[in-house]
Amino acid sequence: MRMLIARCSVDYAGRLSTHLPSAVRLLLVKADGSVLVHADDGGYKPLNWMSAPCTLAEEDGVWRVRNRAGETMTITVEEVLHDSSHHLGTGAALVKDGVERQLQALLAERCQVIRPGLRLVRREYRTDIGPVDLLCRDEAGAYVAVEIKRRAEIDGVEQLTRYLERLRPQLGEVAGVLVACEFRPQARVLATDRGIDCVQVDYGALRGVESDVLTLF
Amino acid sequence: MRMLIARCSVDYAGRLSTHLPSAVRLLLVKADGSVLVHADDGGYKPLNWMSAPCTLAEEDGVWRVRNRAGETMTITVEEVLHDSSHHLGTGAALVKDGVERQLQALLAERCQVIRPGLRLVRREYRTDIGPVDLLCRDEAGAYVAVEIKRRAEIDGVEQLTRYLERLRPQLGEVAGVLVACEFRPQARVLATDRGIDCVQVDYGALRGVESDVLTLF
DNA sequence: TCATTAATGTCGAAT
DNA sequence: ATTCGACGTTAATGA
Repeated sequence: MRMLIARCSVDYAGRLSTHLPSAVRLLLVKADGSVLVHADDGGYKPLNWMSAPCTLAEEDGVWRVRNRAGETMTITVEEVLHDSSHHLGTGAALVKDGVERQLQALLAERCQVIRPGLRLVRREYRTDIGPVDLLCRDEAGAYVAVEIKRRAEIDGVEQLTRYLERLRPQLGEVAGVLVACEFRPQARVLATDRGIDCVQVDYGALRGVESDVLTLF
Repeated sequence: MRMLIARCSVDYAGRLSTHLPSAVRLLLVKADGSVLVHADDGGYKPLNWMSAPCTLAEEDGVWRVRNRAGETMTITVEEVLHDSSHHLGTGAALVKDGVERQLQALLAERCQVIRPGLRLVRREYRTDIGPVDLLCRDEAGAYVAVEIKRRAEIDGVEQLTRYLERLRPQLGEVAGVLVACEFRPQARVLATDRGIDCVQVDYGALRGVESDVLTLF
């Protein structure tokens, strides 16, 4: 990891073109070759960057960074205020918990939470445009397609709508249920408009009721 | 801008929970208070971060970073290998060229590029669910709604479909055209399925033909 | 403040 | 290598 504090300007040419006027910035060169140009504010996104794999050629204070796609970032270094390198090594990876996948697994095991009497037919039920999260049947035997999101937005409604379009010719009448921890207003409106049921669930509670549900059902 | 190279572990609790095992990492504290934890590889995204506005409390080698939403990042610093601070000041902003907005401006002036004989009725034509990029009329006087994307994905097709649904009761028959520099296969398939025309354009060429088109038409 | 939409989105998994 | 969908998406913009 090389860290520079330097007065520099940056030009990027690739998917679009950008110009960053000269100012004092932080330049980071990571061990994998990636280069980041950071300002002293503005969140975690650099002003400019090039991700690995890429090549860096340094000549007369001009850094030319290029990737395989032919995108280039040119850094013109005018003044170096700090320059140091440190060996970091490779540490263990980040461990995450609580993503949509887990929500799907929890609901697959306990689809009664979505609607009483619901039974799972298949998780990740295939259609020609992608898998439906859960395909279930209700007490009367009618099919119910379930789309699961952490946050239900308009996209989720569209996605489920497309699945229903594909499933109905094959399976006959299929009801749609959108399940999420959080609903955007427009998503709820559009879903209701299309006869899709919205069910809000709580992730923490869902994990908590595990034992209860398994005892009850 | 404060830069630390330190052996540390990080725990984040917010929209999800993460744990980053102890290793040597780069810690950045920006002037606006945001904190970034970077590894020596892995693109521009930090392993963990907290964006401004947030507060940082440092005590006995434990950093507690918290934002308004109540999300927390706890950094346990075990060993400091480098610690320096630098004043960067505020430089001029990044200037971009080639984003969707500019594409829209170019196509508004030269909608013959989309389809010969097309005339612009209005840019950003309002509907109750948002503005259509371009509303045009063809040689026969029929309406054509144009949605512009740098990259056409399935979302763009859905977006244009919703606009057409709203426009048709008001304007009568309206054709749909999706214009983009790049098309994802699924977007093309879905668009075709719905009778929406796909037109690919080149941003560079579009700027280049400026004089030609203005002379010809 | 909330909701919507673009992004050099990035990232990972499946094909 | 491409395509697809999730993301602590982030970030900007308009109501």
